[in-house]
Amino acid sequence: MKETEQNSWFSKEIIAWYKKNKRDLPWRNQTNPYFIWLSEIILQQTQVAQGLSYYYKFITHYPTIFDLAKAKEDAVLKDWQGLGYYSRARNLHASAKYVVNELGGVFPQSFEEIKKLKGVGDYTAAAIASFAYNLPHAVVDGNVYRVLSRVFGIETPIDSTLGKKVFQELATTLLNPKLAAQHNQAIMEFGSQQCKVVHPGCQNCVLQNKCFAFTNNKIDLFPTKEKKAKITQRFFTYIIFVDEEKNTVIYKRDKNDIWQGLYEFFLIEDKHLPTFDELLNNKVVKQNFKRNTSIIKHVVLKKHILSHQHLYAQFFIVKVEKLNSKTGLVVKLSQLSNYAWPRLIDKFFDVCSLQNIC
DNA sequence: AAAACGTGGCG
DNA sequence: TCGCCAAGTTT
Repeated sequence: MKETEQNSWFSKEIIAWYKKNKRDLPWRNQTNPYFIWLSEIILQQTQVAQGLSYYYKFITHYPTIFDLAKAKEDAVLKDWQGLGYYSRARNLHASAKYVVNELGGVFPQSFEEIKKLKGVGDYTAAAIASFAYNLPHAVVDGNVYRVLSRVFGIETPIDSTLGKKVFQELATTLLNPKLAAQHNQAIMEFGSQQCKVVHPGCQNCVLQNKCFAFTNNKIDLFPTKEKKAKITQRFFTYIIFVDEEKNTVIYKRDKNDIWQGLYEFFLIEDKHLPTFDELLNNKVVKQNFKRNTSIIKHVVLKKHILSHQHLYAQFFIVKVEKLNSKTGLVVKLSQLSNYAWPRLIDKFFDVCSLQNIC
């Protein structure tokens, strides 16, 4: 009984706050599961401001799940270019095909069935189930971790197995099952707009008196984490071979590595960035051009930062009589913009217009 | 089950 | 410049 009372004050407060303060976002105020799914995938580890234009692009290019299922994976990746975590795009596309081909185009309607979609985990399944069908599944995302850890003073690390369990259980207890959609939207919006990571609005917060972190002056101590990412350094030397016809060779990344599914140029990875002379002694390079090959241009990019890697990259543009295209794809320089590139290479395009210099 | 997967913004 | 973080999932 006591627990029920506690649940209801929490849910009531945040829903009331939500009604007054919610942002008008395009995936809200509608219950099309396809649109909701799309928005949730885009917003994984991604802020609204960064994902918004991609959402508009996708609902325009792929107005229905059938359109997405019909598309080529390369086209989907091209549309995803720049947003990062590209497995999201590949899984989104694969799942669209699965829904259309295996489920007759009917979007799954239970938490368990929704979670069978690739790229949909506990959070996303709960979000879709509640937003589209008002099913009573509590969402736990970064916002929820922050709000709950602060309000209830929970020190369990949010990146631990125990933490995930503890917060999921608390979130489920707090959920008002009859207002699942509104409650879930409310707690996340409250986390992102009021109970912010830095400079939270504690002064005018409706939960001020009941918030453990605020009343104990420990706002900055919640939530807690135990792990920190390990960073590896990598050195990429790209060689852009260009023939007389202004063709070059590109390669699709398919290994179990970063940027899977995106394209790149001929890559030499080493423990450092070699000079061009050092490069000429490289066995792989020797097969591809002669000693008298001249550099058209050499570009060194500044450090490119990924979540677990620091990339140092340089590009050599060289003219060759004949392209070695055994494992790659020969394309016109003018067609490069049709392919999906990692941000790193897109930055190279920003500083170097290949068409103009070759 | 720990580690990897992108990118951009902010202090 | 650097570290942290963002509507997480996968292996």
